[in-house]
Amino acid sequence: MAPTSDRRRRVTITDVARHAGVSKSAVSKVLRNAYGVSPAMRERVSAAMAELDYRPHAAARGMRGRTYTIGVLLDNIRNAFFADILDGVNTELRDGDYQVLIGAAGFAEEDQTKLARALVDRQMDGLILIGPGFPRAEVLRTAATVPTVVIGHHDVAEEHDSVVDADALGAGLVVDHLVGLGHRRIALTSTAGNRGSGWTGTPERVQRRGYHEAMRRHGLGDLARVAMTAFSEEGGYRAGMELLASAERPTAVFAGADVAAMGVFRAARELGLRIPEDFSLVGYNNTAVAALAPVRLTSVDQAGGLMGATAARLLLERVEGRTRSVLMTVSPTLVHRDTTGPPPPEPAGPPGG
Amino acid sequence: MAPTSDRRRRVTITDVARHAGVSKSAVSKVLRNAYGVSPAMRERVSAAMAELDYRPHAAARGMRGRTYTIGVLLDNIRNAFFADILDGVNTELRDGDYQVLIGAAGFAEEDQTKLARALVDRQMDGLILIGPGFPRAEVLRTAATVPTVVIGHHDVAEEHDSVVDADALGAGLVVDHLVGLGHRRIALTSTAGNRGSGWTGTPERVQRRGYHEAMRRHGLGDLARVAMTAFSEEGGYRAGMELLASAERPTAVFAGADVAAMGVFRAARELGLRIPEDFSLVGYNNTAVAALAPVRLTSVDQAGGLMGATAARLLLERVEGRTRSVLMTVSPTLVHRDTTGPPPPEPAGPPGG
DNA sequence: TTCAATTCGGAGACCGTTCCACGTTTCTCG
DNA sequence: CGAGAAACGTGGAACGGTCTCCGAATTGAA
Repeated sequence: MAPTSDRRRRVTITDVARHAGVSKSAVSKVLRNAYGVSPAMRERVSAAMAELDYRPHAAARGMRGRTYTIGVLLDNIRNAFFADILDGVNTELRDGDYQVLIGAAGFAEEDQTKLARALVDRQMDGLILIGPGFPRAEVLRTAATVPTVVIGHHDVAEEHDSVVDADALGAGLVVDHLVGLGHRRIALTSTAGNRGSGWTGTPERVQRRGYHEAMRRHGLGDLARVAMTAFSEEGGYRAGMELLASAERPTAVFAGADVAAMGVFRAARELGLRIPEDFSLVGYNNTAVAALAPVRLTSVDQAGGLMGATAARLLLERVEGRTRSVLMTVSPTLVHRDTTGPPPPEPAGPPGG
Repeated sequence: MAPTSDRRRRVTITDVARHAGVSKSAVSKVLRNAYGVSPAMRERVSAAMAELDYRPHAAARGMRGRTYTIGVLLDNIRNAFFADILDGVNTELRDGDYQVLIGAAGFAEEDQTKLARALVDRQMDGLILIGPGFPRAEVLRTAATVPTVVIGHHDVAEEHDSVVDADALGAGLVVDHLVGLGHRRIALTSTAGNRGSGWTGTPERVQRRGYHEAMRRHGLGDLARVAMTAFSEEGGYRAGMELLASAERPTAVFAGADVAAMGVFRAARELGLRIPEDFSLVGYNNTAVAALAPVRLTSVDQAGGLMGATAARLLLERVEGRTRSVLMTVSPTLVHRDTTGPPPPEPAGPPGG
């Protein structure tokens, strides 16, 4: 009648050992397929494990060995780009014994720090940090404790591996595309990114740099214009209002993230502007929404799956003992859909020129 | 020089005990704020913990007590509705000591089973299963081992608590809304849902039941029509093509999930049909995409956040010892946006009538 | 045949916590 | 004032694995 008395006791390694008539050391060896087990022994033990439906207790294993668990830290699962990354991670790890557990910390620095520590405390064998927004120093400290791969930030360090998108190049692709269509007043939506401290190579910053370089390259350096708001629907809306309602309205808006582009859509709707007739719109990340029929957003694909798979592979190598750090860069490509076209004709040519 | 020699040893409870000059039992008591500690002792120990920057090792705790970790199992994080649920779970659990870890298993029955077991093996204190797609028997077995809350399925059991949306009612809201606009030929997009075995109350099934009831209630039982495809963009597309290209084209399509509605959008586009001029479209779940400016999909809101928060609360109660099972039902509401309107005029009135 | 090398299996310490049992103080109250 | 109860602190046995020896048995070489 006691509340938990009916919770059956787990089958332990000792049960298996007894059932097979061997020592638990032997069972442990079979489990980890370690050296020093005869085929016959392996056979007996395996049979016993199957018969008792034995599953090793991860926490107990973790006390001396591995937990066979990889932790992924991200801010918000709503970001569809992360889903692509996770798919990559999962495919890479599916066949191994490793399990992937995700922690969604939100954007607050303290919450992310707390989660990172929680993952370490739970004995993760390795950590994948996607665009971490907590102080770099804390990340380095973590990475010194647990094998770690950082996705997104361009800052490299001995302590961890890095997987990044060539964001400067990606921004260049967008500007090239728009200039090719005849645009000159091309504005960018970016974010100050309250990304903890110590990060100098956040994706958004590198993207911004790439944008400015590309504009200069085309001789449009003076027309460059950036609206800084959050990478969110609301942020995109505010940026859109700011840019599109201004006197010198840009003919093209490059939203630094697809979500932000959605907000620009709303701003355009409110201002009675059509896309791409009145202005062109480009996103970034080629999120699933971008491809949806009612959206059809031109965007930049970052091969999230590849990034995730790479991160997973690098992480396993680290777990296995590699110590020198590695930087992997993947190349973005532009996906042309329906939100970009030639700029509208100048309403009334300004005198001169 | 050894690869891992520089990974600093963790501060353990013994270190804290030594540093504070007390026994580790005492430290443990302070940690769990258990009974039998004097304020002075609490003070000393807390100071020592702070000084050494001590963090308890969750895996070790799990061996005898709790791990303070809640596991959430879901199929795919791409489903934005899950994000709402998770937000609810997180807000509810944020202030406690509990951490939420998410496992994304994919749709395959074996993968989900494997993940569920992995979560149990990792000593989760409690489990939240969101629309589990593995056999009910396995879920019940799991629930007998670990406190569990199932979200979505209407099948109740002594072993676990349940949080569901009143899906039949939700479907009724949609039909009422459409009939109110003048529609009669209202089709439903649903899914066979290869949801493991043993589940008789999957959300989609209950929704279907509600749809049929509502149609009958309005005297439209004979006009009811259901296209069975997957709840995905592609599935929605196929259902859309099937329904919209048929002779007796429905004037309204009720997509059983917002994702599917996106596919219907694509089908409509391909067939040259305008929404809502040529036919009305309603989704379900009121996912974030539904609200996006380029979409503006009429949908049914399920209060995912509330569901998540409720699930978390129920789970904690179970962890604390409650044994009788509980069913919580939340009520859906219709969110009217731009994809529904009056039906188009009959092209050429059929003779008679 | 002898002795070293190799292979196999087992004993038992250890990982970092919880928690039970028990001893010592300090209250409470007749 | 004394006895019983409550409060407080400690030692040490778990928990379920891993992993480092160690010894016995087998094999190979001389």
